[in-house]
Parts: sequence; structure tokens; C-alpha cells
Amino acid sequence: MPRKSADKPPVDPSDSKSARTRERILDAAAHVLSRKGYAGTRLSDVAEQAQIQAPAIYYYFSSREVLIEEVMWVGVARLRQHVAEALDALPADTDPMDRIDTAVEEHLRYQLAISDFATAAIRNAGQVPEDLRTRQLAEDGRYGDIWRTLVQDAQKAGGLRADLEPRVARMLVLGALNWAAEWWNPRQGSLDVVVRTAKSLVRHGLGVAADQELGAARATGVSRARRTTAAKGSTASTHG
Amino acid sequence: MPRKSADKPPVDPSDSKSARTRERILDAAAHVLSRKGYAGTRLSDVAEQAQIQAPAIYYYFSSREVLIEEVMWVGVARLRQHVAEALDALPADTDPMDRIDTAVEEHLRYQLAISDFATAAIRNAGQVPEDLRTRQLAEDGRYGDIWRTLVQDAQKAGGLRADLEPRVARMLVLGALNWAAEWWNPRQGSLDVVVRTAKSLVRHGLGVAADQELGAARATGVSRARRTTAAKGSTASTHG
DNA sequence: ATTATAGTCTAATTTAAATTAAATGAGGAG
DNA sequence: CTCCTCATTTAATTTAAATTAGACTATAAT
Repeated sequence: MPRKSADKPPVDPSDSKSARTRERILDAAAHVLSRKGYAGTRLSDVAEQAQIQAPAIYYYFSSREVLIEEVMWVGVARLRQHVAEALDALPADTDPMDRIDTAVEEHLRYQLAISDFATAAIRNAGQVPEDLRTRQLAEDGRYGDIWRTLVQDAQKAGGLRADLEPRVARMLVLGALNWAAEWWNPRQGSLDVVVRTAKSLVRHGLGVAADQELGAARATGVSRARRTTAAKGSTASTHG
Repeated sequence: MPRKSADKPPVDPSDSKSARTRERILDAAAHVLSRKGYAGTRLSDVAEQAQIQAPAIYYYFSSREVLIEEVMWVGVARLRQHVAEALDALPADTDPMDRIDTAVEEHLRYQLAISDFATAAIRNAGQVPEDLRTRQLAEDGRYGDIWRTLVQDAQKAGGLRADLEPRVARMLVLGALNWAAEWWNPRQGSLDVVVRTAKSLVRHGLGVAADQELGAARATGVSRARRTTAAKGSTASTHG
């Protein structure tokens, strides 16, 4: 057993060589996990990717399972944070459907361009062992809450078509986004096209047509202010 | 090595006790594969599920990999056949968007209610080894072709919104459907609700609003005949 | 210059799973 | 009844990977 308590950076000026190695291992694990799946993730592959020998991993993580669990946790946590920040940056009176637009865009951008972690967490949600899964569900739930709120707000504002079961619609949308990591590849089409198409698909898939919406929104007293400008603002604030 | 060539049913009155055992192993493998992933699928688990001892598997399949490959192949092949049959059963002049409706419904019903195979094939597409993946891609492609055609036809008929990249839109829709297996559970909501919501989401997500469509369809000379009745007909013909 | 400590390595050890070998039961053909 | 073939079992064998033990190296404080 290593001297310091594993699973935590030891002394930690939080970016010491040690901290960077730990991060390198975590990155490597995310890389492997996202491609090979839970059972297929070998410490030897992680080590190779991180340019160390396999036993060195144990200096930082007490077991394979602990390492994988941290990867998955970090995956959803960072994704949630990324999307949450983008939403928080929107003006308070942003139209609910524009907020959904923003979430769609940021989820896709983070998942596809930035992070193996998100992909690892998403792809393996279904095949990790029971206990890990249970703990993971808590974090997953937090991200789910964001979307639940987004959809709920749209519904309250009368912007959600009435024939949609909100929970089902939300999961279908998240599925479309999550699955993108399975087929998208930077070499065969720009991320912008994916984002643009996804936003349009979701907006029209969920939303009532403009004329109907007018009535509903007025009825519930929710304003349609900042309709188009808000979405642009979000993108600019996080990617400009 | 077994006497008969493995990987094929031996003598085969095609439902002999032997044939049934083989099918039982295949079912078991689909069950395990869909839950544990490629690397996590142990022959001992498959054997337990099939109520035999692990080495018995080798009487029917020459290796673990061959067994898994057949499961995945069968998964997509049967899904494709199921959807294709439903589409073929539609009247020839069915509106393209109604055909998509039908495909959405049948894909979901087959995947969620009928078959571990589809789930196994879908979930593991990304994590099987290179060679198996390559062969699998061929079969996946055949199913993809069906959807490519569906979307293309909708586009030709002027029923597809212009701001959608057809390929991206198609993959997003398939993602929404494929992912459903990750979250849907018969105990927490009826399949009918999922199907209904998905159909609505997809139709409105892809389609132009009715008034615009009229013009476009007329322009390309495609009739809107059998608009609503067709979708009902499809459901009835395969599930009624 | 010496030594303590963090960080890493090489060389076991252990364990789990696939695969193979060889033996056994069950049912039909002679 | 006895033999043959199919189907399946139990008992090796092999291999791959996680984990552990113990040694080595660099750095920096004394």
C-alpha cells in the first residue's frame, strides 16, 4: 500500500508534478474507458496511454475500480458544470426554448469536442457493476435535474407540445445527444453543422408552432422576450 | 474440436433439440452481452443463463468471439427485417413522413419489447474489436440504408425542413431511438407512451409545418395521399 | 555530502476465464 | 442387447490481467 492515502492527491500544491501525473492517468483512463468499455479497460492500456508502468497507477488510485469510478464521476460532473455555466450566463428572462437550445449546444460541444470523460461516463452507464452504478446514479441525477427543469419551464411557458410526455421527450432528446459520440467524427462533417441541426431538430421536435405558442404564453403570463438574441448570446459567451 | 463444423447447426431439422439448445445459447449470449458489454461477457454467465455448462457452448460455436459476432449480426439483421417488413406492408403511395413514423414505431417496439439482440448489437457497436467491427459495419450499413432512403424520400417530397443536414438529422433520430433501451423500463411507463412521444418528436423535429409542406410537395409533384390513415394502418398491420 | 521521501520501476503472486481433453449418458439402428 | 453417434459433463491446461512486494532514483532539505 502507498504511504499517503490513495484516491486523493498527496500533499498537493494542486499542480505539482505529482498532481499532473495523476491527471494524466485520469485522462488516459477516460480515453480507454470511452473506447473499450468498463470490462475492457485494462490498467496496462491506461498505463501505456499515460506513459508509465501499470503499477504506478496504484500510487494514485487504490484500485482499478476506484480509478474508473472517478473517471465516470468526473465525466458527468464536468459536463453538468459546463452546461450549467452556459445556462447561468444567459439573461434571466431568456425564453425557455432558447435555454434548451443552449443546453443542446453546450452538451454537444463538450461531449464531442472537449471531453473523453463525458463519453466514458455516458457509454458505460449501463455496464458498470451494481455498487458503482448506484453511486453514479446520484451524480447522473443532478445532471438530469437540469434537463428536467429546462423541459418543465418550457412546459409551464406553454412552449411544449401537448402530445409529448415530458419525461419521455427529455430522455429522447438526451439520447439523440448522447448517441452523437457514437457516430460523429471530426473528419466527416463540422461540429457546427451537428449543433445547428440538433438545435433545429429539438426546437421543432419539442416546441409548439409559433402561432399556438403566442396564445399559450400569454395565457400563463410568461413573456417571450429575448427570443432569438439569447441563444446567440450563450454561444458567444462560452465559445467566442 | 467438435465433429460437425461448428458455427452452423449440425444436421438440422431446424428445430431439433439440438437446434433449440443452440438458440437458447444465442438468447443467453444476447442477454448477457446487452447488459455486460463485449469484454464483460463471460461464457460462464452465458452458460448459466442457458442452463448448461460453459464448455458445451463450444459444441455449437467455435469460440467466444464467433458467438458474440453472431449475436450482434442477428441483432441488427432481425431489427432491419422487422422494420423493413412493416414498411413493405404500407400502401405504395404512403406519405414519406408517415413511413418515417412507422419506422420509428417499429424500431422502438422491436428494440424495447422484443429483443435483447437489438440492444446487444446497438450497445456494443462501439467496443468490439476491430475485425468484428468491420464485418458488423456491413450489416449496420444495410439498416442505415433503410433510414437513409426514408429521409431522402421525405426530402425529395419537400417534407424535410431545409435547415437540417439530412445525415446528421437521421443519426440524431436513430440515437434518440437507440438510447431508449438505456432508460426505458416497462415498469415506469407504457411503451405506447414512448412510441407516441417519439413519433411526435420526430415528425415535428424533421418535418416542415403543414402549410409550407403543401407548397413544396406540390412543387415536386408528390402527393400527400394517405397522410394519416397510413400510419394507423402500419401499426394495425403489425401489432393489431 | 547525506539522507529522507515521493515517485516509479521490475519481478513476483494470484485469480479469473477461455479453451481443450477426455469421460459419460442417452437414444436409436442393427 | 450392443454399439455408435450426439450432446453434454467434469477435470485439466493456458493465458491474461490485477494486484502486491520490494528495489531503485531523483530531488531537496539538512
